Amino acid sequence: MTSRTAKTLREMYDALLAAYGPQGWWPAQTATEVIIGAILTQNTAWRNVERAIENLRQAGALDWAVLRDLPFEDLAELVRPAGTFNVKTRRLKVFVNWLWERFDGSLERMFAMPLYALREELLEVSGIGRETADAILLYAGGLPTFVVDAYTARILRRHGLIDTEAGYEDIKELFESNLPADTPMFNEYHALLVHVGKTHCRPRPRCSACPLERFPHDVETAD
DNA sequence: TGCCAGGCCGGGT
DNA sequence: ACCCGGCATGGC
Repeated sequence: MTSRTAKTLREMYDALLAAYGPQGWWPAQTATEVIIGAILTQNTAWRNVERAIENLRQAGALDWAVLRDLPFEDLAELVRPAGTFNVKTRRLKVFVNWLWERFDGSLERMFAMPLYALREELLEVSGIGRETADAILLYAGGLPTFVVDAYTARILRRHGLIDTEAGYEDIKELFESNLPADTPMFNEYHALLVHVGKTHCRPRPRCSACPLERFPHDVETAD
């Protein structure tokens, strides 16, 4: 029953892991930091997120109660280096208020929910889209959901595993229906895709020699 | 110097 | 159901 796609996805994972080794994601020390980083990194270079996280750390604001009580303008100043700081400050505020209303401020209670029920609820929170929700579930909650991002889509498209119309849920389904629901592997796979996406599979110039070179790839189509 | 970065929302068709 | 402008900093 192992389809060709399943075999390819597994082999791509093996190739990436062999080339780069474990990535040790998410680059954060606590679940709280993961969630904050997941919101701050939306359409933003991680380097800029690190500055904002460092600001928050210095201010003692990597803490939900502190974040909840911090005035909007003060929080926005700390978030500034991450870009779109008014938007992100609002999203952090919306999330923390929801966390209190829904789970009395407890991440432990939140993550005690069944995976897909929690995913649906997270998607109702303004500012939490699919990728952010999945990153929170996987990297902060340790729940086996696959995270898709722009790198993932581009890599799979170039290697002919999805077509240009494939949306987020299509791509997520491709992984989840062809691989075991294994949290450590989902964790590592996404991190490896981001790494190869940053270092080789660039928008332009076209991807250069990389660990996935032996897999059939399209070097002409846009993006 | 413009393009890009680990998206998402809201309004308009 | 799509499509698109807005959000904004910092690196290359």
